[in-house]
Amino acid sequence: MADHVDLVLEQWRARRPDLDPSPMGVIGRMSRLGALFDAELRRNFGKHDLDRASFDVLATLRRSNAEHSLTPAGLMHSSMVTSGAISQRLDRLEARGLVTRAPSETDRRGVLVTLTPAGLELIDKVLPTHVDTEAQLLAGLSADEQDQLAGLLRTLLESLGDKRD
Amino acid sequence: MADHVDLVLEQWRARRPDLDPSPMGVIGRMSRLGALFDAELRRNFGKHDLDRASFDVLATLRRSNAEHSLTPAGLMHSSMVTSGAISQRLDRLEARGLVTRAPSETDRRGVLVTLTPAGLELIDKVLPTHVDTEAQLLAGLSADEQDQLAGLLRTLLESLGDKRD
DNA sequence: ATAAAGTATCTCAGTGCTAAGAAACTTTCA
DNA sequence: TGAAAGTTTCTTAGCACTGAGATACTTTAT
Repeated sequence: MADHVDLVLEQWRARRPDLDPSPMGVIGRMSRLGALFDAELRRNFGKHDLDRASFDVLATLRRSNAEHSLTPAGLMHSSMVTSGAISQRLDRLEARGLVTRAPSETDRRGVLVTLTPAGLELIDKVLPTHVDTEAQLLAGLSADEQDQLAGLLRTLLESLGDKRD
Repeated sequence: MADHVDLVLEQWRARRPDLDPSPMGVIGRMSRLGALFDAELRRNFGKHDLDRASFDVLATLRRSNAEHSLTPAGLMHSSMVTSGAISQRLDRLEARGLVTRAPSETDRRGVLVTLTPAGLELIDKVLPTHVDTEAQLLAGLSADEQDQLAGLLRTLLESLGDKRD
């Protein structure tokens, strides 16, 4: 049993036997899986006239609270992209009538982004197909293995300072 | 013990109790780790006047064979980007004198990309710092846990059809 | 031998991101 | 209170990628 990364590791051991390439066994595989996941998830988004960025915003609003609203800063933290990227994502979503921007009532610098009925309808339609696609992508692992994997990834995230907020 | 994704999962269970969000526990964490890894690796590349794309090409050539040469198609398969991206990466690397492009001797459509001495020197200088950075990023897991993680990721890659070539 | 299909590489317009910085507002603290 | 520091959002230039398609060559099939 060997995947592409096993070949890469072998090559490194042959060319640079002085280096221990084993970290690549983890990070290289995660990067490769990330690309494969992304391609498959994008295929599903495309069916619904969405892209990863728009889905990300709509889904974050959908789960955030009963009003489906959040500030751009909140969206930014959740998405791990810059404030400029969020501004542009919101421009696109607003133009499509999927979210609204309203001035914050407590901070005059602030903005409150809210899902419109059309935005809510769209994300609620796409969500089940999205979770389903993800489940398919993980189907090569048993439920136990998936839990194990999630646990290791959580440990790693915590060690890197990933917090609940 | 809880990371950001645990919060996300809780939110989904509250807003959409009809969906089983557990696949997100794996895929969401991988995506988040990918972003964190990327940022840290980029920081290291930056110290050596490199970016991820250039490092990727130079490293692939470095490990491929004793001549440090490969076709654009070979680089493309290894990198999981389109042919257009490879062309542009090679343009940049060629302009910096780190690789050369020569016509293939067996196929007149083909091109052979080779590391120049300057390219070899640069990648050999950066490589140890790169592996070191990766090792640091994984330091939150024991050696055993890292092996376990690599194994689960390999199983997943194989289930998705990732091959040795 | 020739046509059709396939492969290798490149070009380029469009896209979404980052980084830097501007503008408006709020908080801190001397 | 007033100045400085911090926060929130937006703007924009520059960058690397994708997707579509062009070009040139090779392989396959008739």
